[in-house]
Amino acid sequence: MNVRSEDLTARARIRDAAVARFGRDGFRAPVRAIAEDAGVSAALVIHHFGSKDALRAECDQHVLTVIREQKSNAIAHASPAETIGMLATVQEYAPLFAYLVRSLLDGGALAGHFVDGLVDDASAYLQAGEEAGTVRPSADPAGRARQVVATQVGLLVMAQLDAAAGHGVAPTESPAEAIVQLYERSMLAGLELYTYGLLTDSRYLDAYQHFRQDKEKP
Amino acid sequence: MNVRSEDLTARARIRDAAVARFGRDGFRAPVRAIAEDAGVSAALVIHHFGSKDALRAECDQHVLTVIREQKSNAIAHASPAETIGMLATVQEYAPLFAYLVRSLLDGGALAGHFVDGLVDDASAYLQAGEEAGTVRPSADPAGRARQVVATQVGLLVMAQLDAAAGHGVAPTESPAEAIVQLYERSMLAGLELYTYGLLTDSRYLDAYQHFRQDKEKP
DNA sequence: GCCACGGCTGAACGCACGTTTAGTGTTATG
DNA sequence: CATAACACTAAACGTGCGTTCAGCCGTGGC
Repeated sequence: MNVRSEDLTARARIRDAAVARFGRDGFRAPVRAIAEDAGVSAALVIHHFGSKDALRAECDQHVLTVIREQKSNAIAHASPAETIGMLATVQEYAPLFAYLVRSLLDGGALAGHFVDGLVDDASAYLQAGEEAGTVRPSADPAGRARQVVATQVGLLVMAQLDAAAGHGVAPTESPAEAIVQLYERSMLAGLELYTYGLLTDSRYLDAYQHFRQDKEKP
Repeated sequence: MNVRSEDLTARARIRDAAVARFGRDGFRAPVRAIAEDAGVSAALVIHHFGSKDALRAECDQHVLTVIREQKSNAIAHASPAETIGMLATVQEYAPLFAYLVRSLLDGGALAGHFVDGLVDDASAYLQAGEEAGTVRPSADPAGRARQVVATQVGLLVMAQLDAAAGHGVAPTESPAEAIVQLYERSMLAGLELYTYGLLTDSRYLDAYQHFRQDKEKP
């Protein structure tokens, strides 16, 4: 992504163009458009990858790999302040994220695995945090991990929505921008929520627990 | 939805079939399939609605209307226990939700408005809760509302994913079932999170607030 | 009885798009 | 120099699908 396009092989240029196009327009983007972006013919795309689906599979692989790398970088610096600081670098990888969101929305194979991976990671982090004393214990750790991941996923999707119909602050912002923006606009509230909670007492929680008990033994 | 299909006009039957199909297979579902579901010809679908897009617009309208009605029912009974109990009725409207999720995923016009509506509603509820003393005050009420809605959206999307690639508990569950299931599996953790928070202290929150300050005046 | 009309249909049209084909340089190999 | 191998292309093919066309019922009005 930080290499000039002329330096890349046609194959790589096509792959990058595909990631960008798919991320921006979704997977219905015509092969011909990707080809044009990469400065090649549509036939060459097929020649190199065999089919559009195969091209997409390779994009999946590529995106997953890069993001994994980036994530393992992130866990290296694990102090609160630095983890937060990492967000600034998100901007550079925004096209990858856009692609990822498309994949999520499309419900493709990548999406399922990726979300499962996120949930597993979240589980592990939360468990570690619990042991380190920074995270509260939970009656349902797996559910909590899903909950946390769901918020991430939801923010990504909402960012995509904002980008599609430009009813955000900036009219025709790029999907990439939208992701960064929405994160910035929700980060404070999110941390606040995770720090202090939302409710002042446990009435709702108690009510639900009673509801569950009644349901199991009526 | 609770009327037998023979009793409906062809127009309504087509609309219902379209909602169901679109919800299950996405908006790429062929008009011919919808027509077959409704027991009519493809040409009749166009005859009644003018185009596939117009049909979809009418589905949007229909779904939005029904869900709005249902939601205003829900706010009538506002005690914690009853609000929780309402969830049981979700099952009946699952096809509508499936359609809604598709719309979200597709990034259509409905999606944006719907999410905006959710955020507005959440804002209002949270504000009311705040005044009633059941909800904690926030430094960023709008951001918090988005955060809460993002979690809902994320859960819906994840449910859809689980339904698509049947790697859930039940192998080939319907999308509708998947939504209910995932909600059940995350409700306890969600309430716990909203009641007690996630973190044991405010280190992350403090770090972020410092980060923001540094960014504004470097 | 006849006519107009709206619900309804099967067949055909046309477009968008993935893929195939047949071929043209261009480069490495003997 | 001949030949094979490879990157690459323009044009054609085939298919899926939205939409249009031309016409068939069944019903209500005269």
